[in-house]
Amino acid sequence: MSTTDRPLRRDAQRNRDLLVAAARRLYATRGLDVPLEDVAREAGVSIGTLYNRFPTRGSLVDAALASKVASAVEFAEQAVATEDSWAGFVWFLERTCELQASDRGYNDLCASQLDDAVEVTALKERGAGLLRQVIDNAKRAGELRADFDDGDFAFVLWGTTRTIEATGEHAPNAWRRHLAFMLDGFRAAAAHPLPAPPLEPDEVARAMRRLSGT
Amino acid sequence: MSTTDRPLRRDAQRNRDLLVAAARRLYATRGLDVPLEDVAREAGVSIGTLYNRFPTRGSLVDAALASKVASAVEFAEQAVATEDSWAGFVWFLERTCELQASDRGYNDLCASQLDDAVEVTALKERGAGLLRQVIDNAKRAGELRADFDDGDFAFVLWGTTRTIEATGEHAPNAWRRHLAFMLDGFRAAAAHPLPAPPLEPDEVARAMRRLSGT
DNA sequence: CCTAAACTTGAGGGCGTTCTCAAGTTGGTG
DNA sequence: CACCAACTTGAGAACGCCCTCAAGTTTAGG
Repeated sequence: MSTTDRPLRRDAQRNRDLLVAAARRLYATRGLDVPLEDVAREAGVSIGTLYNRFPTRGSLVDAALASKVASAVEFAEQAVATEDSWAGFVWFLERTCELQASDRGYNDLCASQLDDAVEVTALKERGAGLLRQVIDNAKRAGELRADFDDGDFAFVLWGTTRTIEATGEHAPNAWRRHLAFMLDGFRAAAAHPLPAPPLEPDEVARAMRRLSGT
Repeated sequence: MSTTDRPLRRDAQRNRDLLVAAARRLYATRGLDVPLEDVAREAGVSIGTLYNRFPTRGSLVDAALASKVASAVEFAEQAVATEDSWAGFVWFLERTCELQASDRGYNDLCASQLDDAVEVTALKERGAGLLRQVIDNAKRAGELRADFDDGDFAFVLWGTTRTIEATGEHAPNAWRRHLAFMLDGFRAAAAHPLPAPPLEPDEVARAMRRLSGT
């Protein structure tokens, strides 16, 4: 929410809007690694202008996708407020996956960590806090297995992310099946001892950063 | 097993061996998309020689990694022969994941489909047949949920592949935890109705091909 | 030892992407 | 209206990777 030090000149603001709109369109269909030249062309603006407005890759991603991340955070808020906490947990996972399935760029973003996308990063942090509550509630209700940890959410993310990436075009509902299997494994009644400790928060962050490089 | 029409000249054979060894080393640590120039340099050979021996990317992958795929097929054979068929199923998944975790190139290969890696492709097909038997056996024994389908194996692959990609360096056993969750979801006792039909074999193939392009 | 065929070499052309900058244009303010 | 700062532009430098090919070198076999 960079409260503009000085407002942009009218033409500059117009170009900024065109660029963000273009980025949203191209990210959604082609993913985050669409060439910047393509974004500029789609916006009807020169590549230099793009660099004037968005000096880093992350800053453009931020402007284009922060609102989607924000809506994911809202989902988490609603999930926390759900009385049936297992249902809230399931509902939250389904909503975020739907978001991922509907926007390839958002899907990419979920499995990565762009350090200079500051707004997105801040929102993610808020989401992480809420998610922890969702998880705790579902555990307290006895439906979510007690050995489930925050860090295990990453497994859902990595799994469905890849499934959506692979099948999004031809089998747009395949992720629902993948998620359903995982959910069945998350139920307390299904629990068998786990062979490895959960990931620490910093390990998750590092792992996400590794995926961004590829 | 391209039974050489004419044997290679001695120096050519030596270079071929050097290239395969170099590719194995670099693939294992850096993944399949390591630049070909790097492989040539690592082998101590010029880029032109690499192209003489391996005209396509897939042909080099084939030479470097077919033996690993073959050992995965052997695992499948052993799993079929296991009397406790659920244990065989679990054992097979663990062995293949260990293979993936130990070689980044093999891990990449698992989630992709290089059409010109003929030997690998043939082996994969054999493995798929065996896997079907492993699955059927475990289902017949009543331990694997009845609605589990061949195509669902792709979910395991895509999930653990990404987890290994992300955590391989810093938490080399995280995939065991991920896999354990999935296995708990695969047990017959855990089964809840699935919201989407399984992937058809050709859908899986198409999805794999999509991942290779990225 | 000689020769033809097999093989190696690396410079170089091609391509796609990132990022910069000097020159030109536009917007807002006095 | 005039002027300065803000902004736009696109050519092009830099980079990394792919792949080719003409010239030189090595091997096998007579």
